Amino acid sequence: MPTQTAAQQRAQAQADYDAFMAGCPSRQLLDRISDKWVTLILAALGSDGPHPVGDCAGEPRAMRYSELSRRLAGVSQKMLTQTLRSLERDGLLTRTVAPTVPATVTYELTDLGLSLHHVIRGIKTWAEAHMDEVHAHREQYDRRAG
Amino acid sequence: MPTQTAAQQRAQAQADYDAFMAGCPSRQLLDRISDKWVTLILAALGSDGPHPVGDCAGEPRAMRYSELSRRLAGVSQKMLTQTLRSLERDGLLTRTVAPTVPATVTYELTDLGLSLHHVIRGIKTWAEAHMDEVHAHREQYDRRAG
DNA sequence: CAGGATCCCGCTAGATACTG
DNA sequence: CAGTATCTAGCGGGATCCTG
Repeated sequence: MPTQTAAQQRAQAQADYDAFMAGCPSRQLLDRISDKWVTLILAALGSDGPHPVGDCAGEPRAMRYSELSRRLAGVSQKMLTQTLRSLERDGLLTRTVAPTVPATVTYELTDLGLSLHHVIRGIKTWAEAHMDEVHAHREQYDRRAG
Repeated sequence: MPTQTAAQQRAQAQADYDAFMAGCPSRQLLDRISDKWVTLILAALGSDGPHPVGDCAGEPRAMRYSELSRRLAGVSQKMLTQTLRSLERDGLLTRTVAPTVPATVTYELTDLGLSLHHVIRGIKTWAEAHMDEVHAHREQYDRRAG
């Protein structure tokens, strides 16, 4: 099977690369905030909301599961739960269960999560400052060759 | 078909939400930098490289296609080309073709791209400062319930 | 050397139904 | 109310082959 050996060489190279990548802190964080729902949850709990419309600036507040699912209208329960779990695991937020009759669960950002939220605000700031410029470039590019 | 109407209600709600989301600058940018290769290309052209190992701090430099594909070891030609195109379209980098016999193409960040790169540096900074803390939380979390 | 075109697989997000 | 479990379809991305 001479056709395999060459492919295996490449596979090995990629494995090495991937191994390195796995250890890169920047990539790990990037993978984290790449997630659509991660950023939205962080934004919601950091209380600038996914909807700049209302734009309620204030302190981070605790929210209940159902509150979050209403706020992030598009999310499925599965993804919401899954994302919240992973954020809790990373120490970015806390999950508090109140032993009431119908269980009451609240989520709140930790200091770590709050600091990450600030980074995301930085992204938001850049976006609001430069995205229209990006759009202008796009239109120009598209006019030249559809 | 009464089973459809309820589903359609939900579909409409989501459509509205998606429409809103599509217009949100923050989300647009997030979608952009969410892309694994986008950030790596920006990092490579911003010359802090995907590999903090060498860690060559300096000015942004132009790179050739083949140079990039070597630098980002794991990328496929398809994704590299595709990503470069989209970045060019967004006005984040320039593509320059030198009419030599075997075509020579170089890519370089624009001012806009460079400023975005700085945002990404911010992410990197946070990552290097806090990712070990995140890992600590993970291990702790996993020990309590595998 | 730089990139276009195609095929195709894996993974993930979503829908649905059930539970403490 | 706040989840868990399962099943499935869609598509992002890789491999491969081909061109100017």
